[in-house]
Amino acid sequence: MIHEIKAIARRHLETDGANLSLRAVARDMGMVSSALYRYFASRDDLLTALIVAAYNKVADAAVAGDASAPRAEFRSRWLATSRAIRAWALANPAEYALIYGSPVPGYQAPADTTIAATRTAEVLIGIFADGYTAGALVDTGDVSGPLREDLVRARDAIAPGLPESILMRGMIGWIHLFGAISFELFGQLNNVIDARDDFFDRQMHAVADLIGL
Amino acid sequence: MIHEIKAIARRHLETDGANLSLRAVARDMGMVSSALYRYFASRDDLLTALIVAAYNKVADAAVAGDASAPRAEFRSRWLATSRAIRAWALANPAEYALIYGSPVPGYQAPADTTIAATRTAEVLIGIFADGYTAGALVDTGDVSGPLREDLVRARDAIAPGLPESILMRGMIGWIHLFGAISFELFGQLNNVIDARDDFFDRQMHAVADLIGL
DNA sequence: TGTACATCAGTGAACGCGCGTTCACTGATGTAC
DNA sequence: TGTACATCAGTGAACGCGCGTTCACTGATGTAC
Repeated sequence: MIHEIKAIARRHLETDGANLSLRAVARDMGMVSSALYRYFASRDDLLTALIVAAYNKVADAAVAGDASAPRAEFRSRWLATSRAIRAWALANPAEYALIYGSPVPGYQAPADTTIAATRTAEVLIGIFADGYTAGALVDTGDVSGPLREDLVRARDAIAPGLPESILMRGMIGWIHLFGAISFELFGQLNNVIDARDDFFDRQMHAVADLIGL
Repeated sequence: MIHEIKAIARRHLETDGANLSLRAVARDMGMVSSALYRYFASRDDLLTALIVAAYNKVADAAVAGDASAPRAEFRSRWLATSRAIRAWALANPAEYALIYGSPVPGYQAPADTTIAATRTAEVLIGIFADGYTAGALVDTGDVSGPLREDLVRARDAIAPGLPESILMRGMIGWIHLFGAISFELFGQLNNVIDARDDFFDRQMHAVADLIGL
């Protein structure tokens, strides 16, 4: 039942964006709106459930993508993972926008969402960490100051032993991936680029070059 | 008067995102809601005006940033322009989200907005075009197929004579810039990176390396 | 096997609210003679 | 200089709508003896 509500709510996200209406969802379920309160304490609770589910689904896609490439071929893993994330985003644009688009007005994300959010980053960082362990990625040691402290903190939490310079490059990759998908999904390529798969692949290759994969 | 309405509407964007309410704007102006119809034919019209204004403001920021660096120092121009765009975005997060965030549900952008949208891209492409003319950027000639056709079409409209391979790299830069700002503004760096100016600068340097500036 | 009771999913009415848009109007300001 | 008229910014009521949330309730299902 909770599953069905979420499924219908997801369908509403497609058209209404984050202006999700409890009453509309209830209507589509053939129920009265107050019935939903048996399953979710409030509209924000439903939103939170959708957000956590979306984070987990994109992370699952990332994991599956990564797993589809040979362990020791780091560039292939990066390409496969980024393609899998993009494919998920294209198939579920509203859910992608919900988690990576503009913040929902008036909605304050509870802590559970941020936990789910890190899973995808962990997959990507895992690729770089493996690449470093195998000697394919080299520590350029060129990060210092307060930024280094930020990176050390993040590194200790997610990938102990990974040099900060590699984490920095990894984040650049992750940010570009996110940027490329958002740019495409939010309409900035409309009437400009039609060969989007190719366009995306070239970007991911360029980023792999930049990272040194 | 139109100016004042837009100013107040902008303030509402900060808190309500794209759920902009005509009545709320009218209230803040000390007017009755129907009075706004003397100035804007509908809520969507007001949104369009805000979007066009935002595109023009970010483009103005880009132009000013570019102009602040010596003409022949292409990396400096890239850095100055990207910093100026980011600074504008941080100062006007709601307007940035309006144009580069998730699409507004139910709003269909009219053609005037896309014209204003290209101005910023033109500034960036201008830097790369100048770099090519000066011999600092080299044509790697490695784009083919349908993607090449897309790039040719875009190039002919915006920067005649620029090789497609350089336009491709320029778009990668533009997309990374957009991604870095969105990532920061939409909260993905929260609790991870605090030294954000430094973080941003390093990214823009890395992208400049990638482009070959 | 049959009765009494508890559980609990879903109902329906109501609350107070905000929204975009329309329409006939008022009343001040400016213009023409 | 004074009157008649047009312009037009802003009013106020009304339209029909949707929203989140509450609350007392019904009625079917399952459980215990």
